[in-house]
Amino acid sequence: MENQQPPNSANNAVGQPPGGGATFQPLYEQIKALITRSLVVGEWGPGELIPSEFELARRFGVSQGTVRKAIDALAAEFIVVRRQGKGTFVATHTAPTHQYRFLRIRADGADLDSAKHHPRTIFVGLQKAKADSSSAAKLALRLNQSVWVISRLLVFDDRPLIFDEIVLAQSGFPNLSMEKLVASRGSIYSFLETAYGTRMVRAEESIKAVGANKLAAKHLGVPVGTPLLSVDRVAYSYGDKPVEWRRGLCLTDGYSYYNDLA
Amino acid sequence: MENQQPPNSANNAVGQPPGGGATFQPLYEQIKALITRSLVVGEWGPGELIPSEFELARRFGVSQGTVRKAIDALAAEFIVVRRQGKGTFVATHTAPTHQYRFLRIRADGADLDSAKHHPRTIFVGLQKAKADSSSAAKLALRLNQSVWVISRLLVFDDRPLIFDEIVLAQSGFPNLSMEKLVASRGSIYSFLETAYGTRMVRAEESIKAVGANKLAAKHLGVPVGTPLLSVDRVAYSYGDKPVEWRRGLCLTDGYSYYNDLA
DNA sequence: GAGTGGTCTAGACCACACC
DNA sequence: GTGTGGTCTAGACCACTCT
Repeated sequence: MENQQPPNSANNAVGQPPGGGATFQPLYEQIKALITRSLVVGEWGPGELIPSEFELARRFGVSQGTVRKAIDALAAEFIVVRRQGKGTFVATHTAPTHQYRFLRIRADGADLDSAKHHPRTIFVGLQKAKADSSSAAKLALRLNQSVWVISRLLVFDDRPLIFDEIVLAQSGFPNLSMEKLVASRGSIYSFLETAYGTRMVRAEESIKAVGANKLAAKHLGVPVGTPLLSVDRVAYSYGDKPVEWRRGLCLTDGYSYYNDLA
Repeated sequence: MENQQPPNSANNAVGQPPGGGATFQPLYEQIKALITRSLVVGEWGPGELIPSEFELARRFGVSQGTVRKAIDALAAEFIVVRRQGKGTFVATHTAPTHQYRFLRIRADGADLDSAKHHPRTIFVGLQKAKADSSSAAKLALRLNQSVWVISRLLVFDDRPLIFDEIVLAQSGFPNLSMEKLVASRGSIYSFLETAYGTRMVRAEESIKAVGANKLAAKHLGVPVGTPLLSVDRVAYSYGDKPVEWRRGLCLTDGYSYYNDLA
């Protein structure tokens, strides 16, 4: 073979080889960052096929094994999905199995894998509002910046169980309307992905037990003061950018919030 | 080098090389199972150093890279912990940072990493009981099998926040006593590890919002009916063996249950 | 310096999907 | 068959820890 390059040779598309810099960062981390960057700028959209490992290896001037490690890391975070024999795809919320990936509420008897009949969504309202200190902090916005507030009800087996209020910056999601939401017929995240190209990659939740307020009591059909789960969520897109803040009030009668601790 | 072996040669301590069997299982999965087996039988106890990657590779007749992949998987499940330059250790709950690894309750303002001041434990009671249908199902016991029921209070910043009732099979944990529990001065899991060699590797929780019953109200110092988190947990040891079932009733006033969704 | 985990490469072959 | 991801090996060198 001609033009054989020694390992870690200088014709490297990425930064310092290991040991070369003051702050050591493995090559595969750099490759991962480069691939993430391509995802951020939209070189490959949700659901699309990304180049093969060998092709990326050629592009970045590293070995296939190194690209592999980078993609392994991305796959572990569900940012991409590998499919043997087919290729590696940008992950998406539109697939039925992943539409409610972040939803941890299940019927008590239900097997965690099968029988997860998805909820039905009823949109209650869409309002323009100004970010208060709380939502500004959680979404990294300026105070009084324009936001959308979406109210909706999640109905499981014909029982309204969750009343959600969802906050999004208007700047990131222009021309939102009740019609579009209703027409989307699926999860919010699936809609944001197809309509705006924004994909949520992870979320943080913090949960409290509260008594139902008047609004929630009305929507959920229970007396004021009924114990509910209050689930606060901040959802992040690529690069840990906070995009959505929501608070769900959830009736846990016959249903529970499931969590795996590892 | 003499005695060089071709790749995938027959002198293989483990089963079929890839492609050899009807149901394909990667070599590193088999190695992982072998290492897990050694953990189950106690060849290396919690906190102990396991043999180096090269040594295990020699023992199992595979390459170091394959052992590495097996250990990677175990490390991802926090079953072992790698420490560069030192070796790989069996994970433990005794280290201060890991003592309350499964505890997801944090003060509201608290940084998730720092400032996680640990709770103080007050043991309330230890009773002998018979497994009812619920605990028998969750712990894979026979009905009426003898169990321990431990009651305790977790105190955060001088405020009692969690009232736990913990169920363990007596067969697995003989000669338990209030004195030993009180003397252990730490988390239950840390105690079970040092006293019985049983290590919890993962847990499943299911959470509801409930009103405080009389017992919980008394211990937590709140009115009956106060909204509380009811956190059910089944904890598993090596090989997905269910070992502990508990129900915690938790006051979420200034504190929340945190969860990362990925 | 010796030993351990961590990274990177190169090449072989297997499993799977699509043509 | 061709191309993709998946597994396995072998060897080199780096980073870290302890002696």
